[in-house]
Amino acid sequence: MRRATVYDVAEEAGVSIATVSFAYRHPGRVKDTTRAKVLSAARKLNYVPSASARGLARGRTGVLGLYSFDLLLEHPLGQPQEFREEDEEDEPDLRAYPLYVDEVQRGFELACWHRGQAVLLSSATASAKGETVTDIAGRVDGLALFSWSGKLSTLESLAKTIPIVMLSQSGGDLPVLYLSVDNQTGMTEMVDHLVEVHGVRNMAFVGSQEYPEVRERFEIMCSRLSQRGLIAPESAIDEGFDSPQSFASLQKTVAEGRLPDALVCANDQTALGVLDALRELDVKVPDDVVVVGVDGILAGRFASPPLTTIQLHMEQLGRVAADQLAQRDGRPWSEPKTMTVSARLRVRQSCGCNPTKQRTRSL
Amino acid sequence: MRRATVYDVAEEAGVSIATVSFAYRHPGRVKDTTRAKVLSAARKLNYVPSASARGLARGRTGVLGLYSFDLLLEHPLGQPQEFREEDEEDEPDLRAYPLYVDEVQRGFELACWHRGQAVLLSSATASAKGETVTDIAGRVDGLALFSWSGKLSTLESLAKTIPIVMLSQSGGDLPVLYLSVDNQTGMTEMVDHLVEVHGVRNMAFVGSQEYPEVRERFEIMCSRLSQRGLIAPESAIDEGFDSPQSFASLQKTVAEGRLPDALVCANDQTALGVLDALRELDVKVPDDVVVVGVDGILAGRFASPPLTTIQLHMEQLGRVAADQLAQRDGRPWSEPKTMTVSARLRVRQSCGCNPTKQRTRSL
DNA sequence: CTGAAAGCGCTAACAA
DNA sequence: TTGTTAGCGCTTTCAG
Repeated sequence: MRRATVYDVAEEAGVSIATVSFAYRHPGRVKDTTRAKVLSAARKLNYVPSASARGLARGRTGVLGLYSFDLLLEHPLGQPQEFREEDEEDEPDLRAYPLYVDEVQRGFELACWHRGQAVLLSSATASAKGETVTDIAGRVDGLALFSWSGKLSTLESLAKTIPIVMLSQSGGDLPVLYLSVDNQTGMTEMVDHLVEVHGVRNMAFVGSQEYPEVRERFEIMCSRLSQRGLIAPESAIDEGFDSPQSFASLQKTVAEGRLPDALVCANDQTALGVLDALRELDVKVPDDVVVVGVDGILAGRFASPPLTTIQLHMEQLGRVAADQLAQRDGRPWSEPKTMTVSARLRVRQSCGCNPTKQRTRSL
Repeated sequence: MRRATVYDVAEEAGVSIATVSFAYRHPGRVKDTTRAKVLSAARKLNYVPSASARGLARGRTGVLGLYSFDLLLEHPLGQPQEFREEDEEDEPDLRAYPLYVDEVQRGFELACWHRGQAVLLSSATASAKGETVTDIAGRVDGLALFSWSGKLSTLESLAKTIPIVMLSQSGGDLPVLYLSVDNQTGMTEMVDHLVEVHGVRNMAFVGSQEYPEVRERFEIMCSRLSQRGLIAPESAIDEGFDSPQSFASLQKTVAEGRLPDALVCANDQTALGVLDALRELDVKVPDDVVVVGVDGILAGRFASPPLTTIQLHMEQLGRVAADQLAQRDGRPWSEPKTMTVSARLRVRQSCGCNPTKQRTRSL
């Protein structure tokens, strides 16, 4: 049976299609009895209004979009469709989920739902790298993007069509909202804490320099160090520590006895990798060397030792993105705009602190 | 500046609108040079095809939807728009996120993304309880629903319009796919484990009987107990343990010295509540009483003691839902269908077992 | 308060 | 290989 349309409902109710539409969209402008007739006809025919048609007529979809990259997609998916029976012992990997992207997404969703708005989620896939973004852009009134690795021209086009938020991107000159985290405050607090509380003098930075965000953190660290009259490292240890073999240079450093006082990692995932590597090399954290991260992902909290980190308020980031997009109501920004979300030091034990923990609950 | 349309692109490229459409949708049926002309015109005009128009013309949106209830929405949202500075000590609440819903959602997303399909997320809100579901149904080619508390008639209408998956609902007679977890196997394994390994004779069940899924688990437990020649409890302890005051009856039980050997909880969240309550009453787990749950949420893994549970493969659930919906390609099911996803016992320490844990990594 | 009618931007026969 | 054209289902002036 064909899906019921306004025409069917109008006929069943004995009114015009305009009245059917009004009954839903402008209830005040229709007599109550008429409205009742319409609604009852609709129910009888299982009428479900087509959002496509409405969107077309109104020039607005009422949906906000969030576009991710596929980092998170590839790894945990494993064998895509098939179900792999897990060992009893093999707990799901905290390092795969939830990550900071998931928290941003959650904030985005919460903000939209609170407004009664739907969220469209999409993701670049390894095959169609960034191709699908235009497709999703055509479906929404506003779009938030995680780090963009596709063509700049694609982005430019989109930015002229709908409002775009670039997440975790500290700035640029496209007419979009660059929404990032306050690396400045966070990294500064971290350096100060390590220097003042733990007497760190010799601070190294670990992180893949490929990402602008990572480079920014490194630079902030160096400049704060200089400000305090300490020597900043010439360069970062350029490793992401996402693969087991990436700890070669660290191994070398240890072997040569040039381990610094502290290893500041560009993010928690890197820090966890470093923690693993150090354990294998029999280096004690925090006794032999201090290790800290940035992000505040869950896995860091349960690492051993629990990871001192800069807690980014990712959920807040997602929420702001959604709220800002909603405000634009489909109108693209006409010039670059920048906003920042706070980040604060969260002291746990990998820096040498020993926060007292009294558990009053089982968690 | 108005958004560019097929007409604009066609004019710019000196072709007809059909050719523009073909250039995108049926690249093979257009001469390469023509296609190039079209694409270049499109780029020049920042053309972003309207999904509304396409959806209308095709009678299909290409999007799959997932509709949640607002349980997860209300609590963690707190003061909606405002940002509340958290105490240093105040870590995000593991009991609020991630929960099993989040894992299902993740599976749903992964399956869709893998197929290059977008996902539309929406949620009932306290104000518009289940009203919005029809709206979202009009936007998608298939919809998965978490436990439905709205009007049955609404659901019936939807089920005649698009394919619907009911998640965690063990069966019914609507023409939808009821997709649930294999409670039978899981609960049976649990009962057997407690009886055989821990010598439990006197087993109680805790959980709010309001939910069908919970009642089902209780019944399975009872019948397995009977099968084994043990006495099944007459009734469950009908508490959700989501509010602090809900432990009154448990308190009474303890006071009267009628604590059973084991408290089997309808889900992990309840179990965590029970753990808290017992701690307050100074009852030791697992020494004085065994406590187990169902779900396998993250919080249970980090509870103290770590919670023995039935691990539901929620991600798998979401994945199957998405795959099944995609297969239907917009055609509703014509009769009820049922599928089940596996669930297995995950032994940790709250049952009295003491799984050896050797950490080779920091996590 | 209700109806007639003109699009909204795109797809897919069908023709050429 | 490309163009013409008739919808897809809904919203929204503008008349009545």
